[in-house]
Amino acid sequence: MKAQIQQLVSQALERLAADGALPAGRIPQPVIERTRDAAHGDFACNVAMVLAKVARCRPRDLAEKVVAALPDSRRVARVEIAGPGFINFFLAPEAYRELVPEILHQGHDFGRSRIGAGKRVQVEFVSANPTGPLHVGHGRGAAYGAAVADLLEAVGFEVHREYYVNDAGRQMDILATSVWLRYLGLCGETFSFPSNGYRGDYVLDIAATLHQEHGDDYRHSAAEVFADLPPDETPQQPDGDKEAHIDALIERARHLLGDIRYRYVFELGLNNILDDIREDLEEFGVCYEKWYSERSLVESGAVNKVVQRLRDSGHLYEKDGALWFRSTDYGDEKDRVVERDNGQTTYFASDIAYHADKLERGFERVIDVWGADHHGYVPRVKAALEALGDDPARLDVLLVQFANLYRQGRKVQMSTRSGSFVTLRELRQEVGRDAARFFYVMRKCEQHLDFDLDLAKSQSSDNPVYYVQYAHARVCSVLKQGAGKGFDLETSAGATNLEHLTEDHEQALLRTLSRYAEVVEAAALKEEPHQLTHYLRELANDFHTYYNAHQFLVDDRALRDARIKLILAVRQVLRNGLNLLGVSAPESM
RNA sequence: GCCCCUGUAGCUCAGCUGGAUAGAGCGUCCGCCUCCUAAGCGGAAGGUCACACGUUCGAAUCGUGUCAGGGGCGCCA
Repeated sequence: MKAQIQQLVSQALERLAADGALPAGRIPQPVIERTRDAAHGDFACNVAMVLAKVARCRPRDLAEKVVAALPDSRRVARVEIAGPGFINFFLAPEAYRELVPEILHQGHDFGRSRIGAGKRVQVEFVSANPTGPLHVGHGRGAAYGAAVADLLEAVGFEVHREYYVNDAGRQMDILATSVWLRYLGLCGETFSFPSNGYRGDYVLDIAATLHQEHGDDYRHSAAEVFADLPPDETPQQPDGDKEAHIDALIERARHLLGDIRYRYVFELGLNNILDDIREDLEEFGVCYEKWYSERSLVESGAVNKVVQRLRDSGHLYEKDGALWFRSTDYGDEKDRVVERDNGQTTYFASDIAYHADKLERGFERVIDVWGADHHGYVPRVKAALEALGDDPARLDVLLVQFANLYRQGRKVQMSTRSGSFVTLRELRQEVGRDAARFFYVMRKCEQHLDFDLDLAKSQSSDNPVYYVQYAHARVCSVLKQGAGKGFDLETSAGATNLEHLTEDHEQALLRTLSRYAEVVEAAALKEEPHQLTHYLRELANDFHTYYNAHQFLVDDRALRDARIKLILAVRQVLRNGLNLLGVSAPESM
């Protein structure tokens, strides 16, 4: 509808240009916006003020000319000039009414568009290290990334969702070693667990599986395992080096177990945790087209190849036995290591290879959803892409701020160290999937999120999720009631009877419904799902107000038909919107 | 020290590529079920848009600076 107004104004401007009232040449695309105040009509255009200068004409005078040049449209009831030179459009009631059959006809597809048609975009999100279960911080990235992906898909992009699995590298070795040590504990060995090891219960569970299935097969004596190791760093031994200690333990594990057995423990840990993450996300309604393994990148030689490319193009140099990438050439604040002095490529090297691969796969746009703590990482990845001759502008990194949980007005303390962190699974169990998905995307991603657990659980209008879902359930309930009363609820086809929708509440509802497609488009293109949550609340509010003010199941058949069609349209839009956010639309509550 | 984010009603936040009188929810106060779910609705009070300059027809929005809060800065991932 907005686009139609825009076209009318464009035509008027062309006419004026042809008549010489406007300088020929570049005529800007006029900006049409929704009015804030109904007294200003439905849409407003500020083009007269914008062009007043080049037209050498006062804004209001120019507005007169534009209005005079506007082609007729049956959708526009009247046009007014107001304020400093706004051109206000008042739509004909029928322009809104036509929306109802359109919504009912298009159903699930209503609000979708083809703006992104033909463009492929990749969205990588969550990508948490498989060294433990997802926590509430990952949850926000999951809900946000999934919503952005679904929104982009809704406006026509071909979306590819991906989870990058950091299954190579030192952290995974630490996990494997932690599992093995816990296993030794279960075998009856006694020793002090390394301070840098993973001490979560899930490690113990995996160790128990190993013990159950293989008994003492993987057992070595603690004395043998800990012989001649550099001392750990503990409160009792502040002089120790926890990094050196754990690295030595990893080496010892490899040595004592041998490649095959070590690999077995490693895989057991990885697979257990990855399966858990997959299941967790699936239950959260988050699915991927691909789980991309870092190890596959290392093993296929892609990492070495990309390092070689950088070396050949003169972007690398050696210092202190390590290989450095001169990222400062591209605006990074310092150079970065791609290969450590022990010959191992760094996580960063894998990441370069991964991002180069993304661009090679031909995505027009590549979106990374990262935790805000990674923001320092952005310049170096972009630098690497530029050094490789790719266009870094194709990569868009969206940084998601952390989420803080609140219970009874108090911040819930979370820390990995104390082991008291809240997992995503625990959160879902406490507040439910719908509330979690909705709450996570209520704020824009760069905003710190205060997640009120009590509110998310409350079954009242204070809780925006229940409020919106309740509107949906209420429509369903009305229909059930109608059937119970023996009303004929088969609605008429097309725009029949819709002229009976004359109440202010009905007009307001139609107006809100007409905004839906615009909201979806804006939320998608700006990567701001929170716009949709706000919209859904407004729509639900309009509906609840209408519900309280008017009876739908009236005796007048034509009026009843019109009202039922309207609330069916409301239900459809609520459903479509909730669906894009991964929130269910219950039939009853 | 450097970098990123944020400062709008008592609280939590919207405010679209600058636009008309600054918006919601919660909380507070006052009302509304003989009626399709009161898990709902209506009304009232509540603001120096952190502060100062600048850009222009016009600034909460853009620019610069100041102040305040949060986060990040490793041959870790």
